[in-house]
Amino acid sequence: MAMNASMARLPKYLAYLKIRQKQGEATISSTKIAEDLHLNPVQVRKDLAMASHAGRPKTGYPLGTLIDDLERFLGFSNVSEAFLVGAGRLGRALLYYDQFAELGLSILAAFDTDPTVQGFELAGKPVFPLEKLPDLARRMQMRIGILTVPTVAAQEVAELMVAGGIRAIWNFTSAHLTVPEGIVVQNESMAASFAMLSNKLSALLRNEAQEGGTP
Amino acid sequence: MAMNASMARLPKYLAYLKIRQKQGEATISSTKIAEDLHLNPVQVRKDLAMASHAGRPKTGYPLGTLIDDLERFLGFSNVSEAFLVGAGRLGRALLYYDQFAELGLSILAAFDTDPTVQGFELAGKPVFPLEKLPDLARRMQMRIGILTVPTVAAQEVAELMVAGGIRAIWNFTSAHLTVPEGIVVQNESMAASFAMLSNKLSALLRNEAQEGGTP
DNA sequence: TAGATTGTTAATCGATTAACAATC
DNA sequence: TAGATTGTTAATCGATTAACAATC
Repeated sequence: MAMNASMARLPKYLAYLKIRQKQGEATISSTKIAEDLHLNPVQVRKDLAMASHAGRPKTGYPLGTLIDDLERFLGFSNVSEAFLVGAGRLGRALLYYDQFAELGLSILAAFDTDPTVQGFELAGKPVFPLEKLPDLARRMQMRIGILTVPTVAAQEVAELMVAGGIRAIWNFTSAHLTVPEGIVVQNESMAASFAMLSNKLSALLRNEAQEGGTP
Repeated sequence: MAMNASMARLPKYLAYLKIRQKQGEATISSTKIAEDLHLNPVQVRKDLAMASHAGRPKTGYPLGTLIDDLERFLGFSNVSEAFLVGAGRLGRALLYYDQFAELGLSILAAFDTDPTVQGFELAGKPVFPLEKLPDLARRMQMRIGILTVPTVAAQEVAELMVAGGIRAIWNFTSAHLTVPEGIVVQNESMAASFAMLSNKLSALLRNEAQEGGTP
């Protein structure tokens, strides 16, 4: 229950709690967290209860224990390894993105069809020809694939990933992927996100125009 | 009702419909769309009804009209202009991202504190010193700001955006932003997205291990 | 003990799905 | 007319919030 929505909020709590800890706090209450993160305190307690039972009435949550519990629950301790396919601008931005380490994600190698990057390193990670993907993925038992190729190539590359035994595809393209049962696809859709942003913005501006018109 | 969730799906329909049109189709049914996009046909009809009333019993939707209606509804026709702050790797990837044009988003300029990029152009767009942001945003009546700075600078820059009259912040950092009433924040949280991906993946692997154990 | 805070059970809210009448 | 398909009304499902008992 509330599983997926809660799951998405946990990293936000974790980042926030680490800041509080750095500021020298030893405990924190759900009320305080809710206030700072603009959430409902009951929701905070329910979310945290998924990962930790360290909360104590009257005192709140001990910060150290809570952080440990969250990290363990999110699987940050046992690093997940991934291959990235598509070493274009976005792919490179992700290869160099140093906050992935904090999330427990480690990109081991990149793949691309462009011969001018093959054999070189980006952010200290080797770039291989795309053909090598299925074989290498299988031999290294890779489970996560990050997809940053042009939209037209997305489906084809996704199939190579699946052929290599990859089970979870983090899709940064705007392509709609068709994959077999038992494969997880996580879409990072800029189009969807921007549609929501412009929708919220135009609702806001429309409201204001209206209110301005009726004094 | 179903407003936000539907809104996020519309760009996906639009991309799909354009492909069907290119393939020479003239009409399409909600059943077919649902099948190809792995959705419920009733949901497809309800989503499309937000933007268009071109559907006809027996024949389905005329592709041309439906695409036009969706584009108009999503506001793709009247381009939204934006400023981008933080011309690092991610910022540059977005500056060069050519699919934004299709979404109706046009980034007019970038801002950065690094003097070595100031005065130059990236993807044909000028890079200004950060100090110029509030004044330029106000004079150009900019409404959308794209935030791709390091996490520690995020709050500070968000405040500059607000000071410049920007009303919608597309936040690509992992910072939790505190903004006044009447400002829209759209978070593009990698951490949240990755947490959901690894959660789904480990549920999947756990399930399989279990099923494998009980033959 | 009194007060603050957690965690749970029940109520509400919003989104998805099922059933079906309308219509081309 | 018969059949396919839309769009709407009602039912279900899942997530959020309110009320409150448990407890430090």
